Amino acid sequence: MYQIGLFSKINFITTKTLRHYDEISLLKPDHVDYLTGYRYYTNEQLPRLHRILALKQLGLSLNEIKEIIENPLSIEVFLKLKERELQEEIERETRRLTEVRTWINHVKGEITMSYTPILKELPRVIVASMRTTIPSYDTYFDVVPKMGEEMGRQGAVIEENPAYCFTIYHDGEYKERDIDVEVCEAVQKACDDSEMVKYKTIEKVGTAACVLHKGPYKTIRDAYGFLFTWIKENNYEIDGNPRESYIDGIWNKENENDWLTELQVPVKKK
Amino acid sequence: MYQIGLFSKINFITTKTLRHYDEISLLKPDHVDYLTGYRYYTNEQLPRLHRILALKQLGLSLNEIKEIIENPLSIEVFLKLKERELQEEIERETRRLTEVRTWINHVKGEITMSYTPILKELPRVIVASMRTTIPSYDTYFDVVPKMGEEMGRQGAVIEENPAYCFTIYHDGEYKERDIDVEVCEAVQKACDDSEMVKYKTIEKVGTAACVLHKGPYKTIRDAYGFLFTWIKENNYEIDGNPRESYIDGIWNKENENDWLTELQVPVKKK
DNA sequence: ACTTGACCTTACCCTAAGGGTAAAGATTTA
DNA sequence: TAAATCTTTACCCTTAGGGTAAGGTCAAGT
Repeated sequence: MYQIGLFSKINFITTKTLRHYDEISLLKPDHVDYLTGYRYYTNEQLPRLHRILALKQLGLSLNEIKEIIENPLSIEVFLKLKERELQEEIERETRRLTEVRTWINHVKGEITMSYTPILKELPRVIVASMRTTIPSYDTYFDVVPKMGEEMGRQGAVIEENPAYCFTIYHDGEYKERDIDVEVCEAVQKACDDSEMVKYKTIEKVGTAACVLHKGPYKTIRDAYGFLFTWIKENNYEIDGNPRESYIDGIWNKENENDWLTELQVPVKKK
Repeated sequence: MYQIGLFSKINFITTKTLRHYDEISLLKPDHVDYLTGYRYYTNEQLPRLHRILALKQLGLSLNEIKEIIENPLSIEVFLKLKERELQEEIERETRRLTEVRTWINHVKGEITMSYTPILKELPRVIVASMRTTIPSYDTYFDVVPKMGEEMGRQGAVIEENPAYCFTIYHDGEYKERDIDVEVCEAVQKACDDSEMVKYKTIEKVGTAACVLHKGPYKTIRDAYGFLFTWIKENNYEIDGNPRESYIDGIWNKENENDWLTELQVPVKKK
């Protein structure tokens, strides 16, 4: 017959823990004095407590442990589940470790890292699309207004919640001239195609590595360079054509230092 | 100027999260309508939010992220810290995975696993110790009473909070006869040594693998077998002499099926 | 018998990062 | 003008206990 303090010393756990286990009916004292409320434990509790502690070391939750003890046949299910969880967790953490080390390398040189890559999903979207080859980057914004006019004639309604206007680069490599681009603008529903502007659904991309570029387009190559390096260093591989999403630009910000563009590169784990 | 819902859609995070970040001053809206309380966000918030999301992907806490943003120079410290944390976490989880797989193998055959090994620390303790060679296990309990008498003569006070009575097996291998054992009993303080009973401090053991054995001593070899196998399978190695701690026995339980003994084997990671 | 100190009780608040819900107010659309 | 959608604050919930306070209990010493 031990009081709670002694029983806790024997087992190297706190009284708080024992009270908690009592409360959730995981381990009840042998008997509770009905006058004083004192909890009394005996050696009879030891096997059950040992089992609890052993299962806890495996990382199972107290609820899972309770179910296992109540229904010992279920243990295999829970263990298999835990095995999968642990595998996934280890993989996640390993990947994170790689990412952290990349960051450490990058911040070592400069004071701060200029770009901060994040992974996200790109949703399925219906777009008006105009694929064309432009002679050089300078002429890019010449073709956009024409596309807008054509869409107006077709009766397209631009999606605004949220707006998503971007270009897809179809060249596998970096090119300075004769660039194969596809200008896309999210719309609420597809209209009839014309020679110039066609409508289609772009499927969602499970994972894309993205950076936000602030400033004029002429420095955007730095962002690309950074992002491609990052992808390689973190054991991803490119899994689709890069996109450039236009957030702020000439249409709403005068100062080109305020422009915002997001680069999105579909990737998958190597 | 986006309302919270639209801004949340743009960034694929919930409004709840945005409100939370507002509350903890991690990301304040561009401006809040002072009449309606509506939060309004602009593209100006995007770079900061991107940074937050990127750092969150590394597993940093919101508090850490806040400190990093407020004091960019501190980032290297936090990253180094996180690197260590991740390494340790991965090691822990890997070890757990091994343990879980051992369990899966063990429960596959039998309905339940008869023994449940746990790891724990064995504390530093002052003991009365009698080292002797006994011809066989049967004669073990003959020598114990003599030790008790001698301790009484020496004025030793047995520690009861908690009591800890155990034997240490000094043979490196399993033996049936002429066993080199050391009988130990925790005492409150050391007395003068006699020929038979000596006093000493046993240092703490950082990690010991332990199982609880219920029943008579003649079946205790099963427990040893199980425990040694478990130690090997989980990449530990034995790092000290095994102990047998007596919890319930002939002195307080008539039925030998109720006896309780804990086996404790000091181990270290391989 | 009384006091002291050690031990025990319940009750309440706290953790991290939001999720869920309800009641009420704001804005937009029909 | 009414309905539908959006937003607000406020409250409770999640894990596995930790910390503290106010008050009751117990054994030892005086």
